[in-house]
Amino acid sequence: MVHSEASLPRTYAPADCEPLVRNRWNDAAIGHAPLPDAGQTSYAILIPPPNVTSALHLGHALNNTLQDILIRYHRMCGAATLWMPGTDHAGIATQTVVEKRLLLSGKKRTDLSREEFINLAQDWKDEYESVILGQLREMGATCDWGRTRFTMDPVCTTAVRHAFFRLFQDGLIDRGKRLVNWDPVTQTALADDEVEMEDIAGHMWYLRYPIEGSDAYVTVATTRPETMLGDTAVAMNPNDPRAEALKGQHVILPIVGRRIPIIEDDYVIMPGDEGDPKAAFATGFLKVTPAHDPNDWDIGQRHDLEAINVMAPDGSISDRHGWEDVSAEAQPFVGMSREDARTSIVEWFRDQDLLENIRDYSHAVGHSYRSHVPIEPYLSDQWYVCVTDDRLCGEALRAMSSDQHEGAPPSRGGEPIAGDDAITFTPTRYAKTFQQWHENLRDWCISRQLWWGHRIPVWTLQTELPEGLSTAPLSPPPPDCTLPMCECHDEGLCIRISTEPADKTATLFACCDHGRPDLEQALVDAGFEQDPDVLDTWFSSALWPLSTMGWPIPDASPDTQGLLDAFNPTNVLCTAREIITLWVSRMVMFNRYFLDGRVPFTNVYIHPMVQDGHGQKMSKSLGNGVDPRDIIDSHGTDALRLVMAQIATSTQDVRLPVDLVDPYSGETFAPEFITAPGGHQVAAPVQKSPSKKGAEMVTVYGMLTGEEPTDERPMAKNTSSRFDIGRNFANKIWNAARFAMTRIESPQSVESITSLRLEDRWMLSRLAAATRAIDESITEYRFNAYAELLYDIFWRDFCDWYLEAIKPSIQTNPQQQQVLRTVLDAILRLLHPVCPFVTETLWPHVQALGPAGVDGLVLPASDLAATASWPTPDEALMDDAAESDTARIQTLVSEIRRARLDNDMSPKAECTLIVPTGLKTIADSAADILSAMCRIASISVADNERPAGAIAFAMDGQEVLLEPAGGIDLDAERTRLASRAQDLENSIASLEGRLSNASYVEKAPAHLVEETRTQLDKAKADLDATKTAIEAL
RNA sequence: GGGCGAUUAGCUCAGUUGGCUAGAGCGCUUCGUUUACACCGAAGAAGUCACUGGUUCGAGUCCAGUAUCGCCCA
Repeated sequence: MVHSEASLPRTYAPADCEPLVRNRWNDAAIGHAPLPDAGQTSYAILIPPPNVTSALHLGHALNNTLQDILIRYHRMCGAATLWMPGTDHAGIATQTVVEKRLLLSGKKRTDLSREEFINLAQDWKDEYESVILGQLREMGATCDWGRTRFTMDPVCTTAVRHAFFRLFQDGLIDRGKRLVNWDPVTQTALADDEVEMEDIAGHMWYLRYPIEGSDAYVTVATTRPETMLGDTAVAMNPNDPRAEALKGQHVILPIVGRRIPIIEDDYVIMPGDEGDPKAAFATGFLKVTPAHDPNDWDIGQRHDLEAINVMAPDGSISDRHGWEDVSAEAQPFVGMSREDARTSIVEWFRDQDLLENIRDYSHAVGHSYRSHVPIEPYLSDQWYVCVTDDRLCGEALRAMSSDQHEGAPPSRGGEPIAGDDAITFTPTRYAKTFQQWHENLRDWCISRQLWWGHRIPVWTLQTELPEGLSTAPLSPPPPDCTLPMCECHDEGLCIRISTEPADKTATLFACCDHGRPDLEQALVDAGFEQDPDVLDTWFSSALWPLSTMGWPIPDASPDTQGLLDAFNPTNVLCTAREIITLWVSRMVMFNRYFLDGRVPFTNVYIHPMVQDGHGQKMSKSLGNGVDPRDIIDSHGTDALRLVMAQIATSTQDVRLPVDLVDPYSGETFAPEFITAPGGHQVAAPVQKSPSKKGAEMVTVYGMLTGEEPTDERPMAKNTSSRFDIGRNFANKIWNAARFAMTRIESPQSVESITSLRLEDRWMLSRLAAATRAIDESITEYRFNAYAELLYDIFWRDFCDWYLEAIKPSIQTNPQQQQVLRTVLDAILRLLHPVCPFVTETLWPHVQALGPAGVDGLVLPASDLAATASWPTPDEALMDDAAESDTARIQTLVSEIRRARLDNDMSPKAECTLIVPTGLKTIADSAADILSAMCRIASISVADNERPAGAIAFAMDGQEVLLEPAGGIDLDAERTRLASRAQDLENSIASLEGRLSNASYVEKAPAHLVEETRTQLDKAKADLDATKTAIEAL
């Protein structure tokens, strides 16, 4: 496997090297986390489990690259590291994609049995789980693959069952009627993010409701007149001048004849209210229909109003789902579709002269993204977790670091417990998001009318109400209860009863703990039926820190044994903003609740979002997504990772302009953009080839809008030229190492650092400083700073300066070879977490050079870069004198180079450098560098005779001359010097201005004033020298 | 409606308790294939730090307001 340096190709070829490297990591099982030894620190990260709905995109690439950087860094630092991998079943999203696929064969979900459908979903999951895990491996993720979890696998299922059981038993699970987003066509509830808002050109209808006991009426404005059948109040703003007179009055609801109160609520917009566009359409009176509008529901809750549901699940008007006071007048409307009911009800109002007006009104209406019909806010029975309970919400607030919590969190009373004051957010501002979310928390609806997910472990039985039993909702059965199963006092069973005295019914709710099929069977035998709904996906995600580590029975499997104790709390959760409320919050609440206050992680790091070049979210429907695999193919994985680290800044979301790959030539080009109907900027469906005249191609957006790729018009992949930087970087590593290795022929151990040449001491000093800065940036999650530091230490310092500086001396200086050997080794280690593939590929070649290390920098040998120890250079390697001397030489070099270029001097022409006495020592010490870098053949000290045709520049306030073999271009030289003089004059003016300001001299710190004076003196001297040179021409 | 952020070179972005003659990469211009690398090297041009006020000896940085854009929550 290890071959000689000479055989390394000139260009780094990621596609050839990466699979080999992956195999080596795999064979060494570097991701596998053994339990930490005594005294060893542990470091753990839980992967935010990707949805199995689709392959990973660049957002995931960012998320996972950052995690892998942290994991690799801490592994190299010697911690026992665990990166727990896995995937999420993503209930509704997966069910939807599976249904879409099913529809291709002309079938609907309901044509299949529940079991058959779940099998199909399982197939989908298997397919995408393997794609996703494959992508993670391709990206170089060193997860603990042997412990890979899936949110619906048996281990996670056990946790879900037990958590639900505990919450149910502890009274933290509730059941009640609430509004859901209902799709009347597919007859399922939808999650909020599955409702698409569409602007509809509709109408505002103005309906008159007569006031009880008077001829007067109030006029309500509504966009949905058909819901008036379920009105239970009319609301007005308490600040409305008419409120006083109407307080306590009632109206008689037309058609129905229901007597409903006029209430006051400041939700109601007053007509003429400036700043709210709706005010222009408002009458000041709002019909309140709690069962059919979410805002009205809230008003209903505040005023204790009845919620009357007047619709069937298919959206038709119905008297069988909660509407009981159906009048004869109302009877004809029963059975109508909601659309017909709207027309008929408006007609009815017109006939009765109760229709005051109709105005055009466009507004946003939620539509089902599946059936595309307007969604219906629909009242139904749902399960809830009482997250507003202090045992959950309060604990989440108390978990926050006190530095980041504004004010004091709600008091628990008593002594603080483990996990209090434990969680820190980075960047800090997201602590506020977390706090505010919990301070305005609402109970969490966890039931979903789906087939794919964890089925709710509750079995119900409706029965006759026994004598004397009257209970609050979900009460425990009385001790002597004779209802079915109530006499069974098994600790794995928990029964709750709700009674409905009006109907003379009692409903039994029985919850079973995990691993009790016997009890489940007994319930079924007793006539109980399991709830058909499944749990919200986030319920299982919330348990991820617990379930992946085997809770509640960690000893059940060797994979999970000891994990909870060793790795929970984990160290950091890396995720995106919107996840704070959806996931972070719930993990904190559950982990604390089930583990005696312990938090699931002590740090939350929020990374930016990847957008396209127009600042739009990358999304499937815009065709602006980039597949990490495409970048890996075109640029290599290290390139992908470096750029991901670079863009992980703490302030901004990042724009990544999306380009196309020309299928004819493979070249990358910026596409033509058009504005899509939704107002988004998208790549035009068909693009012209930049390489082949007249040839065309289809974009991803084109495919979405019906353009079929053909042989004549192939498809163009998305890419981004942003990744070129990364590819170039990896190639530079490759070549620098290749070169360095040819120069390390017979390294000899270094006697003492002080005896080394300047460039060696300088390089070691830079390395020590860079390592320290890198440590700091990783600790602070400043990944972009880490990437920048790597760029500086490796490219600027090591390649541009050190490798060039040692070229003249390295072959005859065995100690310098050892320094090069050591520095190369250390830099590869620093690079490894970001660029693991190229560093691992080079590793065996570098290791073959013999042992690395100098005094103050120990680098033990290691088979793999991935398991090599992180460098810890001694502070003594920091050498200020070497740094400042080198800085002067660097200035000298660039002055000479500039002077040469400005004078059109031939690159090969040699010259003599004439320096003032004060610069002689340093110039001599750098003689071979000056010779190699800027063709200085000899160095002499200036005497009174100034050679004709010499080029001059100022340094340290003195004139330095460059005497070329041939003559110089006088005009060019004059221009150059004049421009330099101008710069200096500007600088002098600015510095003098500062010093002439009395308050500056008085109030600014003395060292700053002193520095300004020094700068001024230097600038003046430089100006004099420059002027002398101009005169000498 | 509430909250959070952004606005710095043609583009993408840094700029850590105020001390800056404002930086990097890409792109652009000029020069260069002296055996590590053209996926390279050298040099250069390029910015009213969104706007208006304020605090300060000093503001890209702090404060207030305005404009535009984005995200989250309702």
